[in-house]
Parts: sequence; C-alpha cells; structure tokens
Amino acid sequence: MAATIRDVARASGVHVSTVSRSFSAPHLVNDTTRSRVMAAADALGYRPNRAARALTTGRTLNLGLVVADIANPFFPPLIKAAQAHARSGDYHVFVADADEDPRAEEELIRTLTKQVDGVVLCSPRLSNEVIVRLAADVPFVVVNREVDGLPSVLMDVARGARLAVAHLRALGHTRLAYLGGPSGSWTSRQARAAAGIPVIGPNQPTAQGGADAAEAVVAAGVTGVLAYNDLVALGLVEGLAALGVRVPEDVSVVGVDDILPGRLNRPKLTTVAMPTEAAGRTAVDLLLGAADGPVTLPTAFIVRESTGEAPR
Amino acid sequence: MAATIRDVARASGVHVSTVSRSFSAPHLVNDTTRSRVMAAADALGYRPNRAARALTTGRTLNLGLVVADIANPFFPPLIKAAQAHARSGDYHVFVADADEDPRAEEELIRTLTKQVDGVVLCSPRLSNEVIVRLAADVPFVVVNREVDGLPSVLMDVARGARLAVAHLRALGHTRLAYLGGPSGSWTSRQARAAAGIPVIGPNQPTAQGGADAAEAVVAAGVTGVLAYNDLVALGLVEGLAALGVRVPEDVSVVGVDDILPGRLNRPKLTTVAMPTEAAGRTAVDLLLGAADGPVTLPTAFIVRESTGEAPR
DNA sequence: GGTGTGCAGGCAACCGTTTGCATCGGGAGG
DNA sequence: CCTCCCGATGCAAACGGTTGCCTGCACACC
Repeated sequence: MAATIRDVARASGVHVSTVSRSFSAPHLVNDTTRSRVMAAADALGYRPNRAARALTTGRTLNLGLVVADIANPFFPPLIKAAQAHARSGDYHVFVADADEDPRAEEELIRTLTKQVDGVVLCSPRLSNEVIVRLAADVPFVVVNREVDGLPSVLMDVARGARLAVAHLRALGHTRLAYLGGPSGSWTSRQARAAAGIPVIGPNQPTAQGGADAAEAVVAAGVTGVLAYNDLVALGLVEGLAALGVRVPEDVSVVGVDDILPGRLNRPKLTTVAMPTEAAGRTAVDLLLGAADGPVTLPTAFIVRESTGEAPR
Repeated sequence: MAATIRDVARASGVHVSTVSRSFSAPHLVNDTTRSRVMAAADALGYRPNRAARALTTGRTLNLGLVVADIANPFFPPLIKAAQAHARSGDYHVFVADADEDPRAEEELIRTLTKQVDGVVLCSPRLSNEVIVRLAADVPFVVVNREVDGLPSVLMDVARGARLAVAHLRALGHTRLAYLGGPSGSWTSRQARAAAGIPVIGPNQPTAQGGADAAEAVVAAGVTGVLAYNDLVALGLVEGLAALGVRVPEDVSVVGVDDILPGRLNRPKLTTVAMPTEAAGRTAVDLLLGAADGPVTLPTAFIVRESTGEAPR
C-alpha cells in the first residue's frame, strides 16, 4: 500500500492538515516544520493522490484530448504540443481515440468528464447538439470545428484551398475536383466551399479512402485534384499508379495537412500545411483561460512534386 | 453542478446506499425500487463519479499506456487495439507520450499511478531499476522490453533480423550494416545481436535520424542496410537520394515495423512486420490477469521494393 | 501589566461513493 | 403462536485529501 497523508502526519508528528498545507499552501507553514514534513514524505515515498484531492478541490489537474483517429499523422504533433504546453501548468493530458466513431466519441467524453478539468475535441464527428449537451458538464474547446458558444481553434483551410486551386489553374488545369472527406467534417465543408470546384466523395479520411477514389477520378476525367488530406492524397497517388496513371505527369494532386509521410513520399506532396503545434498549444490556452474567443490560425501552401503542368 | 448520488437518493426517496447498489450490485435491490432509482437517475442525468468510486474500491477502471513517441506510426495501431480491447472490460485507456525522454516518462508514470489500475509501458527508455521501483506502486506490463519480474510482450525481432540478413546475403550483398536505434532500446539490442553485422549508430529513431546516417553509410561502403525501424529506413532512403545514391540499385534497405508510410512510399520498404495490434491486446490481457508470463509474438518478413541485387 | 496582532497548527466537516453491519417486516416451519 | 431466516433497506464509517474556523502562543505596543 502506498503511503497516505496520514502516514506522513504520524511520521512527522504533526496533524494531517499541516502535511496537506505543506504541499498545497507551503507559505502557511513554518519552514522548519515543512522541511520535517517533506523529509518524512519522501522517506515514505509519499505522493499526494490527485484523484482524492480532486474530490474536494474540484480540480483534477488533468485535461482530456479526444482525437478522431490517432493513426492519422495529423494528430500526433498536435497532441505533443498540447501535452508539452499543459505540463508547464502542472496539468497532464489524457489522450483518447474515438476511432472515427461518434458513439465511441460520446462514450469517451462521458467517461473523461469527471476525471478532467477540460476537454479538447479534435475534429469531432459528433453533431452540434450532442456536443453542446456534453459541454454542460465540463469545459470544452473544439479544434477544426465551429460549435455555437464553444471556444474553438480553427485553421484557415479556406485560404489554403483557394491557393491550391489558383496554383492548379496557373499550371493550366481546367478540369478540377475536390476529393471530399467524411460528411461530418467541418474542414471538408470549408475547403469545398472555398475551392468552388466539383466534388467527388465523401471518402474515408484514410489512404484507403483515397485509393478507392482513384477510379472515380479517372472516370471524371479531371487532371487536377485537391484532396481532403494528405493521407487521402497519398492513397490516391497509389490508386492512380495501379491504374497506370502517373502523378504529376497525368494528374496533379494537392493534399492538406503536411504530414510527415507526405514529405517523404515520392512524389513529395504539394500540400496545404496546417499549424498543428500552434493549434495544440492554443487549445490548451483556451481551456485554461489563458486566451479566449474563437481563434483562426494561418495555413501555408507548399509546392512540392505532386503538381505540374496540365497535360495537353 | 452535476447530479450526485445524493440528488438521486432524494429524488427517488431512498437512501444513498440503495442508489449505489442499484448501480454496482443490482441483484441486491428490489426490481421496482431499482427501476424507480434508475428513472430518477437519468431524469437528473446522473452518472457515477469514477474517481470517487475509486477512492473506496481501489479500482479506477482506467488503464495507462505510455509510449515512447506517439508520432511514431508504429504506436497508433497498438494503441487502438489496446483501447478497443480494454473497452470490452469497461476499462478506459489513457495514453501519454513520453517524447523519448526518460525523465518525462518517469514523471508521467508517477502521475498516472494513482489514477489507473495498471500501466502498459511501450518501448520504455527508462533503466531497469527505475522501472522495477515504479512497478511497486502499480501493475506494469512492458512491451518490447524485458524487465526482471515484470510480465512483458515481446516481438520476435531477432528472427526478423536473421531473415533480413539472409535475404540480403542471398541477393549477393556482402558488406552489410545495422543502423542502430537509441541506446536504451531493447529492440535495437535484439536485432543487432541476431543480425551479427557491423553497427552504425546509435541514431535517433526518426526519419531525421536515418537521413543523418546516410553519409556514414556511404562512407562505410556498405550495400545492404538493416535499419532500426521503418522511419529510420525512410529517412535513410531520403538522405541517400540527396547524396545521389539510389535505392535499391546502389544500396538495399530493410526496415522494421511495417508502418503505413513504408507501405506507401516509393520505393516501398522491404521490412520486418511487427504484430502491433496483437501486442496491444495481449498487453491489456496481461494487465487484467486474463493471461500471464512473458509472451513472444511472431514477426513476418515482407519483401517489397527497397531491396535488390547487389551492384557489381 | 493588559491588550491587540498575527503566525502556526489543530480540529472537524466535507467531497461522492462503497460496504459491513444493523434493522425491519414477512413468510415458512415447527 | 413463536422462532428463524431471508430479502430489502437504512446507517455510518471509511477512502485520501482540503479548508474554514478556532485556539495557543509570542511579541510588541501603550
């Protein structure tokens, strides 16, 4: 059994309240007493039980972070940044993977609710109503989504989409298409609206989803594609190759996210880079009240090897 | 304020203990009473507070999962599998990222300790002594590492390494090298020992680490390389390309892990596939006592495009 | 010398839930 | 009719901390 505050009190000959204060309000206890307490504490290997503390203070010093799919390379940098930033405020971050499943997502949030002081929801697939209802129990910050009264961190994907389309047009492409993401995706709606080109989809937001769409792209006769994200773009390149279609010679492909695989792959993806680290930090700031209001972060357009002149 | 057990008791005209039992020991309470309690409970939106419950029962119904680096595509499938498997036992999994930093890792574990019933440590960078000491406070399962008395889930990377070396030799390569991982890595030691070829490293277990090693590989004049993992292999391919060295024409490269980017990349990586999902499930089983003892899971060797005949 | 002030630390209630034990009423068995 | 037993529920003490309030004390001031 781990040592409790009572063990420490006994060992150092003071009342439990003095031990408690030694840890959570050091200025209220005499220096010599406190050092005696501390000595006893680490002789016993005592560490305050955060869960028990939460019961009285109402603060758990934990934050929850729910992502749509942890296997999507888009999220890890965001998670890392959020975690690092939270740690500076003595907070810890619990990550949970909703697996692109709204029901799982809701259940996860419910479980998290009582054990954290706030939740960051990344690219949630839940409906607005459900999110608002859940937000009654614990502070929320939503990333890549706009929900009524909730603080949110957005990325300016619309501008990225416009730049991508302009880039393709400048290269002589006239038949363009947007390879859409899941129907519940805010990012997908934003990009689609800004791009103003025909849509193929919805598609799974995975490499498989992109590969599956290759035939439809060929059938539509388009030569320039803006994909929902890099994963879809990579899958599409793959699928097109299987069909004997070359990128960028026959078809130009633009991704979104600037994930690592996209930077390593041949051809390296032309893409809209998302400010994932900044988003992670900002989300935590919003949660801890260090900032507020909806925040929109800038994106960048990066030209690499997956786009080229339109074929004649 | 969220509803507590007392609110429900008041609303349904019974004692709190009856409400408690309605949830955690239904057979002890009369059917009609229980349905009245349940009705009141969901009218109020009551959900038991898991943290408070943990205080008396000692069971949190949470599991911790600490990974060396969440951005490494090796981990997400393992995480997903562990999470899905845990959920079937009403357990939830909290994921934490140690960021390849032993100090952060230890701190994370300490924080997690009181809030979970067990911890899965994936590819820990901590020393054996520290791990053993921490294991006194909470059940541990270690993945990809052997630690004294602790249950562990291992992957048969030694066999994979032997197959890889045999494959390269069969292709006519005589000058081989192993591109090692971090010094604390069990996997790295296993593979090195089994491969029995000169080592270049240690290297960062990232694409950058692989790219950085490209010059050393060229300088050593080797034509066949077994890399610590796919990320390193991908980085190496990248770094070699920058030096004008082609893969597989000039140098053959074998990775380990079979991560998605390796499957998509050109050239597609020849690699040792790791049973990550099985490892995630098995780790949870060990933690929950549904299985025991060290478990070694089989690996598979997959030939793709990054290996070819040795140049003459 | 009496009074005021402020610091240290003890006391006990409380956070939300579980659980061993006591109580109570009713039905079965003698 | 009296026990005995059992099912259903209430009671209260935990679990490991925090915190408002009170007390005791030393010191300084008038």
